[in-house]
Amino acid sequence: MIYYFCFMEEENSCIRKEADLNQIKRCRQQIFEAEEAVGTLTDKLSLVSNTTRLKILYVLQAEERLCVCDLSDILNMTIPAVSQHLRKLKDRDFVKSEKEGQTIFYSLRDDHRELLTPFFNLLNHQPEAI
Amino acid sequence: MIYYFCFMEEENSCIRKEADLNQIKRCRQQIFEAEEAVGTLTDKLSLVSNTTRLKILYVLQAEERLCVCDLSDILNMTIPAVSQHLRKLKDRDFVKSEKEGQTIFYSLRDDHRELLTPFFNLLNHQPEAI
DNA sequence: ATTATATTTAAGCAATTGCTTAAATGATTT
DNA sequence: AAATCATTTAAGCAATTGCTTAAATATAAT
Repeated sequence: MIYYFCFMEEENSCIRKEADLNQIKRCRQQIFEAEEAVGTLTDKLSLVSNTTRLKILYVLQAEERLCVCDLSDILNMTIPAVSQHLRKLKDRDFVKSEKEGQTIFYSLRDDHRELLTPFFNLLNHQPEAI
Repeated sequence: MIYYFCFMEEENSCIRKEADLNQIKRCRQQIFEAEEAVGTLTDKLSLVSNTTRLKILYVLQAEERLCVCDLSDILNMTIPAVSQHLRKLKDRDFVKSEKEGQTIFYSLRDDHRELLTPFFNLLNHQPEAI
């Protein structure tokens, strides 16, 4: 039995004759360099791109701090549902929590203000511009 | 048999005695007013929060226009996979397409430049700041 | 006309998401 | 100590997402 070990020429499934190979190379390089940044950015955006979580961030920005059951009333959602969203936001450093008796107050962290502020501005001042 | 028809007082599953009812009312109002804007914003963010789609937008911003098979090579992905992402981006007016022979070139639309530019700037100039 | 090329569309499937309900934890009141 | 309150955790499930492969479409080349 014979085994052939060989490296197939990476077949670019679809290269047009007119394709600008330099352009493709340049783009690949750009993607390569931005790879990590793209990952961390989309990771954060996917947190914010949920209506419930964006609402949570939005009211927290206006109110300094709110507890889980406040948010549950405000959003008209189940306590566990809200709690699970808050956990994600906390895990990614969007919010922090402080315990006071049996109540846990959540508030915005500064970490992602730069990313969030434009969104808040849109929601506050020019909702039609979105 | 007696049926009682009554409107239950909407039981706020969890209102602390110390809860600031005005605060909750205020927040509800804010959410109510921003409801639609939150929806359209998260709709767009959820498009951008996918690594493949953000990469597509990112290279299109730099390259004026690229065809499906260029992108397939650049991203090292299947043609149909890329095509399906492009469809979503086109449906939401992020990109436009122009046919030239059998080749279809995609390019950025201006519609969402305001939303996208900050992201491009981050990826270009300060990837560590994300 | 037949074949090749560029792309889209569709079906199928695994992974992820976001809720629900129920149970667990931990602090406060009675 | 027992009951109550605020919250988290966990299991389960339906809906969505993003890929894959195969087939369809439409233009260009032989």
